[in-house]
Amino acid sequence: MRTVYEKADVVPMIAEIFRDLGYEGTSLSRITERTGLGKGSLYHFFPGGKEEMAATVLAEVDGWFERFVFDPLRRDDPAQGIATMWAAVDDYFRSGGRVCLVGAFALDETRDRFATAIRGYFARWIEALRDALARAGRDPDEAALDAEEVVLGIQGALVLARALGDPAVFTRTLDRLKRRV
Amino acid sequence: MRTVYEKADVVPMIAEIFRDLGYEGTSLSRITERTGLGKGSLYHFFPGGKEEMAATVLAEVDGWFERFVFDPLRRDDPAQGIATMWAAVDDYFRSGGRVCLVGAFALDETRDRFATAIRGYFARWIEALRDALARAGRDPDEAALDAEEVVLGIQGALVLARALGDPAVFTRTLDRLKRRV
DNA sequence: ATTTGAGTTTACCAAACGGTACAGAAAACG
DNA sequence: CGTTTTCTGTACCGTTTGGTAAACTCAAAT
Repeated sequence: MRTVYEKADVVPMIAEIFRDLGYEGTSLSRITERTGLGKGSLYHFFPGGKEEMAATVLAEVDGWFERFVFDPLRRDDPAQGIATMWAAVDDYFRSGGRVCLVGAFALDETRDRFATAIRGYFARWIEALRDALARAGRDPDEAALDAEEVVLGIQGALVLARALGDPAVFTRTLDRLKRRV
Repeated sequence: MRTVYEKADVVPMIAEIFRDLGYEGTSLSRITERTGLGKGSLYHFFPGGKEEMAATVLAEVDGWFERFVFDPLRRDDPAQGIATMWAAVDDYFRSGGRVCLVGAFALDETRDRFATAIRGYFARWIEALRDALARAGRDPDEAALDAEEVVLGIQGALVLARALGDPAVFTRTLDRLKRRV
């Protein structure tokens, strides 16, 4: 039997594996068994191997947030952009049942490999939110601190929710941050 | 040449490696080269191999926090216990230059292996802080939420500080949390 | 009908993985 | 002193790692 895939279908599958297992924990054999693609296909799509797979996945996550979070924050009117962000974030992280790939990569030495992508993701998020808050009338200095607090709070909530095995920590934190800004 | 170590000396070294590289990223050869201990010595101290090394390290971290953070929170008068916590946390995480081993383990599949240790660490921290806040006169429900916010804020700050390569995020967050409780 | 080329399968490779076995060196202890 | 216990160095084991090579399949374009 022969099944044919397209790259667009396979990237989200690989993303989920990296999210679950981390960069080092993700082996080609794990990818093979969970996607059904043999090494040949994998290396056809990603000639650069594992590192290119991770970079592609990172770029896709970044693209998703750029489209559904950062851009609305920049383009829409502040209140609506921020409302869009809350919904998108809650949806993306499955209300605390899913972890942040970028955050996970940031913690171990994987960070060095993808430093600029990781830094860019968080920097653009904070910046977009900070500007939206400022446009909504918040004092600029306060807006910067609040934006940082929100992004960091989301990451912390994901860590804690996962550690305690209790996704409610995430939704509770999202509500609290929502009320605060 | 022959150099002799004691287990007590070697655990912190291994802890630092796990912190840097994560569980999967830490290989025996890396441990060997960074500690100077051969496999023979390693398996003499930790017959259970890599998993026992990680478990031991996790227990040591837990013990440190139990001693210098959780216990003061429980025994000292609330205000002083909390003050001790801020100092210990800032010190332990090198003002944002170091990452939380337990938090890092919580994110990937390593969590499953050490689930109870990881959950216990965070649960006891939150509980001790919550009770201290309650004893200080804070409304019990508020105290519970604040305790959660503090622990999660610290974890998020570590993630963000590392992601941005900017430890100041951590100290700034610590100050903000300090002011809030 | 033939060519083409993206996508797949299978078999391989050297290196590194976690782990084991064991002989010997150094302390500890009688 | 001699013996026992603790610790270390080295060689080895089977398995898995990331990666390569090349033969193959099959739909679409010519």
